[in-house]
Parts: sequence; C-alpha cells; structure tokens
Amino acid sequence: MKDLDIAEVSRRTGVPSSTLRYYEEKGLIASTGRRGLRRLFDPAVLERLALIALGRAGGFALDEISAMLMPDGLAKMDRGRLDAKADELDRTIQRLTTIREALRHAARCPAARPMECPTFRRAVRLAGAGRFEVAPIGSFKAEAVFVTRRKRKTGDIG
Amino acid sequence: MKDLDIAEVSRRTGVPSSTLRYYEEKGLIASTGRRGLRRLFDPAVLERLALIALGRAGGFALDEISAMLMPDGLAKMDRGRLDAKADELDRTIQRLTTIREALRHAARCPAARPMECPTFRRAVRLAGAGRFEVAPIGSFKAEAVFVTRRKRKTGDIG
DNA sequence: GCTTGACCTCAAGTCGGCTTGAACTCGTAG
DNA sequence: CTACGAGTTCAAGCCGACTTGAGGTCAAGC
Repeated sequence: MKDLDIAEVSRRTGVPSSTLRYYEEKGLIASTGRRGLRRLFDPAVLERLALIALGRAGGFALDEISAMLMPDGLAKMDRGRLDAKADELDRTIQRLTTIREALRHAARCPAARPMECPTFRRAVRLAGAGRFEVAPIGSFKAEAVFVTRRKRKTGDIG
Repeated sequence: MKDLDIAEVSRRTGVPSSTLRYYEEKGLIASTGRRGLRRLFDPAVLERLALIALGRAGGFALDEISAMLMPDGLAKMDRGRLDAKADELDRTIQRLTTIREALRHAARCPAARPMECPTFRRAVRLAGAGRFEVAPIGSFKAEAVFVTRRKRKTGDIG
C-alpha cells in the first residue's frame, strides 16, 4: 500500500497534524519522504501511533515511550524495568481504586463533613499509603502526619 | 492546641512552604494570622492538606479540589457529579489495568515485536477502548482506526 | 500560467502546578 | 542594639505536551 500523506494519517488517527510533526521532531515517528513539502508516512505509522496513544494512556512520558519504541526497545528494556513500570501502574491503580471508593461513598454518606465519617477517613488513609498517613482523629482535632516525600529536587527556598 | 507556623506545617506534611503559600493564594487553605510576617495555621490545615493530596493523587485539578473543599462542597456536589467522577476514575483504572497487563506480558513474551503477539495486540485494543481501536491485523499489515478524539482538556492521570 | 489552499518552518504561546530569585522585614539570640 | 536567619512579596521561570501565528512554498485544478 502507498504511503499516506499527513492529512490522511491525521484523519485516520484523530491525531492533529501539528502533533504528528511534533512527534516526528521528537523522533517518535518518521516520515518516509515528501510530496512537495508534504510529509508522507508508511501505513505502519498508524500502529505506531496506536502504541504511542497506549503509552500516553498509561501515563508514560513521550521520552519513555520513545525509548520503548526504539528497534527492539521493549525487548531491550529488561524485564526488571518493565516489571517496575507495571508495579508503578499497580500502585497507581490501588490509589485510584481507593479514591474511587471514597467518592462513591461520599456520594451517599450522610456525615456532615467527610472527615467525620470513618469510612471516608479510612479511604484517605489508604489512598495516601506510602505518601502520607492521617493519624487517628479525636472528635475533631486532626493530626495528619505525612511521610516526608522529598522528591522534587529542591529543599528550601529563599 | 496552638496554631502552627508555616515551617511546622511544612515539616509535618512534607509540603514545601512555597506550595503552602501557593495553596493559600489559590484559596485552598487559609492562614489564621501572622506572627510578624510569618503565617500561622490552624492544625486543621493538616487534614485539609491530606485531602488535597488525596485529590491530587486522584488526578483532580486544584480548582476541582477547591470546589469540593468549600464548606459542604462535597455535600453540594450532587451525587451525579460525584458518581461521574468515580466513573471517570473507573475508566482510567480499566485502562491502566490493561496496560499493566500488557507490560507484564511484554516483560516475558518472546515475540520479536510486540505487535506480532496476539496478547499484546489485544491489550492495545482494550486499552484504547473509547479512544481508538486497532482493527484486525493480517500478518503484519497494521491498520489502526482511531475514533476521533477531539477535545483537549482531558484529565491526565499524573 | 495562475490561483488556491493545504502544508511547511520556526518561534512563541498555553496550561497547570509549582519553584526560584531578588529585595525586603521581623522576632530572637547574643 | 545589632546581626542573623527564616520568613515575606512579586514577578518571572520551568516542565511537558502540544497549539498557534506569521510568513513561505508548492502540487493540483481551472
């Protein structure tokens, strides 16, 4: 099958041509040539774009996706790294699940303030696992004890 | 208990003071006063920060969180909206789960290229449900048919 | 042959969520 | 009383993933 021109790729994928150019610039996809000025793409780019979309949906940065898409990128990515990624996703999923439950609960819980509801508090506690932890609350004297989550390259600011 | 000064809040929550000031500016938290120039906070701010962290973890924008934290914000948010949020999370969770599986599979699948593996292709297809769809692939002539996915602004999980 | 209009390039802008820098103000220790 | 250090303000910067705008080019249709 012939190469597709950028408009065609855009039409068939829903990805704006500006994005396609951007992806090309970043090395995520490659055009096979030009017709005049117009970029031409091998139809295989459609699959590649699907993979990119997949990665984005999974919360991966373009650079990471780029690495995985290199010839045998996924293959080269050792099992450890892939599993680490999967674990990362796993933790995210856990948190989101808890938050979802908290929301569903909040939707029908009669407590005046969410934090007065034990179910909600439990959700908060779970959702924060590994990030922060809300200690037992007496009547209404909250005490949130966060685990230091330094990560940003900065400490203090002037 | 006495009010906490900003450094104390920062220490106990791990949230940098620059962020605390930023949150105050955005109206997410309020300081109760000053000692000299220094902001003072009611200890309840710790709980509030926990909730904010929770919301952030759930992928909510600060503005949304802000709305939910208004006095009775959650209560005012009708069940429909809360459930909608939960559903949104649900879809995200589905996608992430599939992607996680795809990764785990890729970690040990022997296929030279991921797309040659039916399991992986299935994952791609599922992960994209509602966003794009990869049509049946004969031997190796991929054909990705995306559903138009106009509308930037979709909440990214982050 | 000329017009058209989609595509091209490059630079700059956008958005969210913060961070950082410069210049400044205090409460507190000495 | 003075110096210090940690706080303060305001404006600007940063990052990722794109989008937008201005000005230019060229294959195709008439």
